[in-house]
Amino acid sequence: MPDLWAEVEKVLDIRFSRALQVMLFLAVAAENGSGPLSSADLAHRLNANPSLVRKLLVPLTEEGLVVCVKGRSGGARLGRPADGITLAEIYRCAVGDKPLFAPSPGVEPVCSVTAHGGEYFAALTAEAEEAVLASLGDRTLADSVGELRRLCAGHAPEG
Amino acid sequence: MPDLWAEVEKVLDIRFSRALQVMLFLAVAAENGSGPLSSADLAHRLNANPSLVRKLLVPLTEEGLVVCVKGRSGGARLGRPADGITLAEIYRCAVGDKPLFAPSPGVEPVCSVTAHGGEYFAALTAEAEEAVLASLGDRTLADSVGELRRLCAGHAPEG
DNA sequence: TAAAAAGCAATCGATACAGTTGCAGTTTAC
DNA sequence: GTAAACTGCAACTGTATCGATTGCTTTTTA
Repeated sequence: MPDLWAEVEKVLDIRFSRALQVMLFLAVAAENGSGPLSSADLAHRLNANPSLVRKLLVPLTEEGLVVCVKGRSGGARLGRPADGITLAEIYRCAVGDKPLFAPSPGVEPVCSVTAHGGEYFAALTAEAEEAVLASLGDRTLADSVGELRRLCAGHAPEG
Repeated sequence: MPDLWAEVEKVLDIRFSRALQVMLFLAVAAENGSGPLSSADLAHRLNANPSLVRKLLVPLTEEGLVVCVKGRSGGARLGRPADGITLAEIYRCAVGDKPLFAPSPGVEPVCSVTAHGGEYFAALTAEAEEAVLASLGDRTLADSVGELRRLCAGHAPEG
């Protein structure tokens, strides 16, 4: 048990964060023209287990965002150029069908207000989710790599 | 144990949904000019436990969205007119400081891309969250009550 | 003064997610 | 042809968080 991260964040849903990290690593690998990254490679970079990484990769592969090649010297690479992949797509893969807001169990319609509460809440959720996807859709994976490089340069201590 | 909701939803975070329902009940109560609703009243409408409702009410009270009066014939009422309360405020109360996306535990900065990953992800999260709040901020509680009434009328079977 | 309400702490239970292990299948390097 | 290195997958464990309940104290008013 590594206490590297003794102050580990609470266990919430970190799948999006992880998926994004994986995609960023694959993006820079694609830039560098290196071959596919094995799950062991990625796991090392993420400080995680290779099998866990492979599980993370499943939905991304299903959606065509990454391509996994089996066998010796296999691994994962981007399924498309990094400037054609938006963060919204990565988000969708990572969280699946899980809605942004969960509805409470249906109460019996006791009055005019509760009668269509579920319907209304679903519409509300859909709209908020669209707003999130629009926000994430503005950025491509290539944008993110560039942004991170700029952050790095900005904070570089040497003149 | 009521198996009314035998098909109970998975346990996700339904606090926003619950809080919104409570506020809707309080809004119609305010419209009707009736006195404060007791936690037992609300619990009955929500098919829940009075104590659970009181816990739900805590953050809403702290933020001034509802006012709770103690003692006999006490209860909860809106702290402000319904057209001055947005769904964004209710959301903030319900979920507290919990960020929309959770960051993964910090990995050591092994390359230029991971170095500021946490920073970048936090910015991403903040922007998405703002989008959600903007979406929810468009609607007031009064709007919601009106919308639900319209849904009801629209579905009315009689000509 | 007793009833009725909020407030609060402790606790139980369920679920979803994080992570691990182990092995079967596949492909390539040699 | 075979062994190494990889993915794919299933079963499993652990645990934090949230849903929900119980029981008590405090407050107010009828």
